[in-house]
Amino acid sequence: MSSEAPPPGFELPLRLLLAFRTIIDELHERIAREGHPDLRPMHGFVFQAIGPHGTTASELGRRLGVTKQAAGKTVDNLEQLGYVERAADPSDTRRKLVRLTGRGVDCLVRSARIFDELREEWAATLGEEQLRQLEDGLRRLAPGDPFRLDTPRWFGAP
Amino acid sequence: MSSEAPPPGFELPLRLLLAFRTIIDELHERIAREGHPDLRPMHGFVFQAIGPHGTTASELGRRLGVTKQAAGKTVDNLEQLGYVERAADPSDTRRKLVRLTGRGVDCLVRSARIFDELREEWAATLGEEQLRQLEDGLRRLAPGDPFRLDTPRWFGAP
DNA sequence: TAAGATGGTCAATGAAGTTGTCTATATGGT
DNA sequence: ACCATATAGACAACTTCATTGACCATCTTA
Repeated sequence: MSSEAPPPGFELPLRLLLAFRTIIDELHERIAREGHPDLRPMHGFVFQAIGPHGTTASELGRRLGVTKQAAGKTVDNLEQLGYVERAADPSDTRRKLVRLTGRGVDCLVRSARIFDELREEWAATLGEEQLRQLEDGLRRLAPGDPFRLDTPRWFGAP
Repeated sequence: MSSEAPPPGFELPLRLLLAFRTIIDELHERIAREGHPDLRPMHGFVFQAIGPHGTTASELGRRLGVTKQAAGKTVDNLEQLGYVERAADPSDTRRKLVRLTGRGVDCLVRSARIFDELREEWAATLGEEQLRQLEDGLRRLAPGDPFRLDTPRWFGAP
């Protein structure tokens, strides 16, 4: 019957952020131990934006909400770290396809597994039923595609 | 009873971030209409780190997880926007107290009210009971102080 | 085939953080 | 009381990452 006074409105957003941060920190701690110590929170978004079939720097910039020049520099970095590679596109010689390397794919596979493991641990903490209700509530509060790839830029936005 | 397969593990963190972002974007849209169009998501954390009694640039840097120089520049910006002011500290002439101005306090008051309004709207969407369960689940998943003031730095961290 | 749109790169700029250095002032041990 | 040490704040140089602007090569289309 909710006879208690509701908590202040600012608690929910802070808890949402804290929970997200807790999960992402745990992911990166584990994936670092599995051979990927150079990855940063935003790299997962970049990998997703590149996608399994590869893309171009310009398109990547559009997906991430940055200029093509900024996207090109990000690709330069990830290329140096060995996560992506550039290849010529025979069907359009202007384009250079950016694709995940084997190391990049390995990283995505490990991330997916670790996320599933983490979800099992949350299910063990909350119970599967309450975890599903939590996910369900979030879907109703924030519907739509959860992949908002311009997020890295968003937080520090001017 | 949960006969469906569970969603992939990466959905929950993305939904957490999307929900947080949705709320913060809505807050800033409303507070901009109420006379504070220059505020950015990270400013709320800075205001909280300054606190009601004021603080110094060095202490602010420690709370935000940045150097005192960076904190000093942030204070410069907020001072120009009229949200904070510097005052001498009689008990320690080295220190310069950074305090919220009337405009800064106005901003905090409006934020708190808007957050409460937003929570009422979520309660209308989910029902008060399910919203409380969601908040409760988050408290169990991510316990501790929700004010992690080094968050602005965290996301883009190297 | 010529005009416009698009992809990639180079260069200059700006914002925000860092390290390093400096002076002034507190503080605490002898 | 004194001196060594720690701290506050400011200034400067550098790094990083994004931006805008310009440029050329290439694709698309009227």
